[in-house]
Amino acid sequence: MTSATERDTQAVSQFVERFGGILADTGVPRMPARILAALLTTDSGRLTAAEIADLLQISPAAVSGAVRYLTTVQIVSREREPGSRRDVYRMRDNVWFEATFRKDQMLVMIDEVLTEGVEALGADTDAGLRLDETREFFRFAHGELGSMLDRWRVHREKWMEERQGD
Amino acid sequence: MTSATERDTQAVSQFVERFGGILADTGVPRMPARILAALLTTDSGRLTAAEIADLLQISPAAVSGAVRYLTTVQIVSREREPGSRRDVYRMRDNVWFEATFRKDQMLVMIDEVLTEGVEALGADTDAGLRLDETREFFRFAHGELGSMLDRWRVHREKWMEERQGD
DNA sequence: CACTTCTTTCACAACTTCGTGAAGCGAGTA
DNA sequence: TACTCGCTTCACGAAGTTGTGAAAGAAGTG
Repeated sequence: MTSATERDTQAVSQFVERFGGILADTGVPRMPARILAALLTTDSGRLTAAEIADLLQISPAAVSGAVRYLTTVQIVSREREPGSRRDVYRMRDNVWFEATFRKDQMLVMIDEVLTEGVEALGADTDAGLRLDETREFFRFAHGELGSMLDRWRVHREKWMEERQGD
Repeated sequence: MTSATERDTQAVSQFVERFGGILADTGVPRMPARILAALLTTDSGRLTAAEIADLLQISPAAVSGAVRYLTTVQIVSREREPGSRRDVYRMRDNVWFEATFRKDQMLVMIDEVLTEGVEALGADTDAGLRLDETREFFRFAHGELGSMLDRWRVHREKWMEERQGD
């Protein structure tokens, strides 16, 4: 029997796999994607390594590798209760913004290589112009993404208030 | 000897490989990425299949597969001169915007699966709230990207005028 | 200083992805 | 209808990923 407050484990697991799968399609490695989806479904936003291994039916080694990925890209942070040997992983705030839009390093590289390209082709050629325009687009996008984070914060605030009101 | 107007083939090729490599790192399959980079360096924005094969040193089969990818994601269009048997591929306008930000279909799927998740967890739980907020973020992002295209068009116009002025 | 508990590292196997060569196919000529 | 030219399809081999089990490592505890 499942009480009213008890979670429908079946349905939650299905959500984890589906959403993890979509994330994987967008380029996130499989295991990190599944772990992220699993963290999303917790009330606390935290899971121990053992819980992750159990939920997703994967080996401790797989957990280890996947959380290393997630921590290096700063999507989850590792914590440990004093006096415990268990690692606890927590979703950081703004994960979605970070994960979907923080491509800073990539944009720098794109800018550099396009600059080389403009020089190689000559700024006065049609091809050179196209590259220059491409570079300008990425610079524009870079700026837009920066201001978008602020707009999201405002939007989120309003949304939370309205949701409260319901 | 290379005349002033002749292209530095070496440098252009290096650019193609570097930029193609960066694109590949962002998730675009290798061959399509290289072809895209090669098209960028042409004055006309057009290349025949044979030219692509020659420039990139790949087999006709590889060209075939890669351009199929590029046409299905609508980044290049295929054309054919009347009375010729050669296919010509042309970069479509706004490729960068399309390629980097048009994730419409993906956003629809994310919205759907997150809606399922909210139901599975219960909108009144902490986890349900997190999923709801996540869904709201993607909806917000979707709207932002739509208006961003307009802003880019305006920005591009201004930029072109200034560039002219130099 | 052993013992327990949990995490990480490592070599390997399974699975995918990707580009090639060869053959096939379609469309325009003679 | 036979010929040619160019694109596409297909099976295969090479290369790269990814998750596993086993063993080592690290950090509390008695």
